[in-house]
Amino acid sequence: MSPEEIRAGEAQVEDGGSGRHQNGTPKRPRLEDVAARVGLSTASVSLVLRGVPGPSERTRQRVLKAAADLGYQVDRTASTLASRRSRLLGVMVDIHSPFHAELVEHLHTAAEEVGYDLVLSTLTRTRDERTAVDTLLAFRSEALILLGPTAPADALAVLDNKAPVITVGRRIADTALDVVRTADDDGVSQTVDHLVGLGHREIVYVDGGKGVIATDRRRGYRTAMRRHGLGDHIRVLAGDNTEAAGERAARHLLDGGRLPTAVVAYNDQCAIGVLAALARAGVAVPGEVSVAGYDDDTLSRLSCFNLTTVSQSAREQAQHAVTAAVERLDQDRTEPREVVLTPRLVVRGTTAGRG
Amino acid sequence: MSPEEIRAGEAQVEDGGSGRHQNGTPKRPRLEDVAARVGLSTASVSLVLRGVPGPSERTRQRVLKAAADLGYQVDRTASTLASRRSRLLGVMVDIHSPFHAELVEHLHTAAEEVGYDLVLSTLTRTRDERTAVDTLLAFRSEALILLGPTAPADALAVLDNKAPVITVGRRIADTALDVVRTADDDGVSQTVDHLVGLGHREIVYVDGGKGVIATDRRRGYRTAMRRHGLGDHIRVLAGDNTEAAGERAARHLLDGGRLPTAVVAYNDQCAIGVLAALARAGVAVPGEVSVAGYDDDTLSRLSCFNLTTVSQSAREQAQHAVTAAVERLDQDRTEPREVVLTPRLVVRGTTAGRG
DNA sequence: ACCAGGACTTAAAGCGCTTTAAATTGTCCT
DNA sequence: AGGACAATTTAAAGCGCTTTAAGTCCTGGT
Repeated sequence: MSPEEIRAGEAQVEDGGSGRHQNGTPKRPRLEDVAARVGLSTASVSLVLRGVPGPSERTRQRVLKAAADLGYQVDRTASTLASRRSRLLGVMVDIHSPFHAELVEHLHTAAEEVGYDLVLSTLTRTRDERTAVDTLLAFRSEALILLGPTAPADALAVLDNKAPVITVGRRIADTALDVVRTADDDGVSQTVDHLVGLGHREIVYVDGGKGVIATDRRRGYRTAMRRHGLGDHIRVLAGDNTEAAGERAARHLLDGGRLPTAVVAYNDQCAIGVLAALARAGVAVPGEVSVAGYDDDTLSRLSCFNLTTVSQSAREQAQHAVTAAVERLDQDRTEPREVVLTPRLVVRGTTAGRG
Repeated sequence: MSPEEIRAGEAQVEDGGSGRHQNGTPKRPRLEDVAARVGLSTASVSLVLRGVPGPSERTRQRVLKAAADLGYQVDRTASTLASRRSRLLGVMVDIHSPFHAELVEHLHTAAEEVGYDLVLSTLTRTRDERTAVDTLLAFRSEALILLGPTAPADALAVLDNKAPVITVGRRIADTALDVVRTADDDGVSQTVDHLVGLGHREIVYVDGGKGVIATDRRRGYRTAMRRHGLGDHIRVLAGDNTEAAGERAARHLLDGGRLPTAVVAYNDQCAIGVLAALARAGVAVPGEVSVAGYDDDTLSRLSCFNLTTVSQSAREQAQHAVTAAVERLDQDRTEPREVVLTPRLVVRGTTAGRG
């Protein structure tokens, strides 16, 4: 490929010098360069480029043309500084979570609709919540949308002092923060209802550990069982959010001799562990045992699992989170708000009636 | 929780007014506030906070203390503008890809080591590469690290004119760009070698479509088969990067009557589709048929799949990408560089000898 | 005493943009 | 022709920081 081809679509830069930095990267055009090109002030150019009414149609056209010719692109850092607004929502995500991925996707579209941009900061093994949030703040995020934060409530409250915090997917008791989440207990309840409706009575629950979410889901199981008069059948096996935990729990059941007719797991990963262990033991699902998970992970949808699970409606949660942020920022709401969405049971192939 | 508790650890702001914006968020302290508190100039404070040698030990301590008391945090946006350096590497990722997630994780640590920060911009269904890259540029990223970009080579070349572009995971012929990738053909070759070593001869390949990567992997299969004198057994089934494609391919084989003894799939997802279809048909893996994938996805590691696959060494790729960027930015390298890493076969439970 | 030189510190000039108040131009009446 | 008023355009003052040149203050040497 010739140099000419590489430059295709590129505009020539018109300045005295080479227009390049030492490292060979061309100096990016500034508002001033565009202004000079059309013989106007930077103020006018700024107005046109931001779509502010005022400039005449003729000016508008000329500026737009010049900007395009020069390949001008606004410098966010400068405009943030000047306007005292970044119009940026900081989002903390766990980049390994498929559910967060979905949330981010919807956050993007929701934010765009209200004229905000997103800046992402991710958690990794070596990057804790503190670091992630600091980065967000360093970029001058106007609000912080935290996906499933594990920080204690008071730490989040302190943070809220720097910028409105919107917590997504986790319950926080007695807080002044905005919270968007689904009713985890309700989700598990729905699952139990579904199973009972299919004729199941011996329904075991594989627990998710000691987090807030795990507590809620466990409660949902207990409550639903009692409601159906199955209090005596309540049985909670220790577990956590991993596939390994599911396997362990299932093996425990298998070793115990008599299998329940249904297993409800804390989340999809855990449920998949259960599934794997049962499969290895030659137990038919859902023929002999029904299995259900929680989260509607990408995993659960794979046709090879086809897991009955509970969907957390990422789209709505994202939308509510952005709305909450905007209300805080542009409509000076100061009262905290908690949005609790109803999760939706997704019945797939791992649950069936007692034939 | 009382208001006092919420404020725990928070410093009182000392300015004339309320120190709060209309929306109730406190005004963030500036360098000037810190300076005023210790009776120094902003210049000195700036020096201390950046760890530049010069200020006396006593000054250093006092500034640090004051900054901590005030909860001062540097405003990136302002320092970028002032220093004309953002020390930011822009990274374009597909947030749904587990492999990208891993790359990002390692990019973070690699960047941190050389004093750079990352800004992520993600691809979604409604957010194309162009948009993602523009965002990166708007933040003034000094270099662009693009993970598996699909844009044509010339578009990337144009982009390289604005900031050094480092492409990760994809081959680009005859380019002036930096490229970091693994030898995809080699990876598949290794898989074939492994299978042949186990005694397999009828090895089918499920294709990945028409991308550059797919082409390379397919070639790897063909080459390896010929090398082993198995040219007559070469058989490529249409497919793509989805589980569904794997299932289709497997069903095709099942319908065809005679099964091969091994199936190599374009990637892990596709391989899992194959696995699922075989399982449903009651074909034992690896007893009757061996299956291998590519990518060493999180999926493939799940013990319920335990898939033999090829690892792309995310860590090294990330490290090389950052190094390439830094060389361009700080050591004015101008010659393009291509780093081709050797992928590593990860033998798990889905491949076995012909018993 | 006096000054060179080192150790600190700081004034001031931006960075690239937004924004406000003021200036300029054009239009339409009387 | 003169002026009022609306439509455009722009000068200039920052935003919060970095950076460079220029101080200021001590030392110690002579």
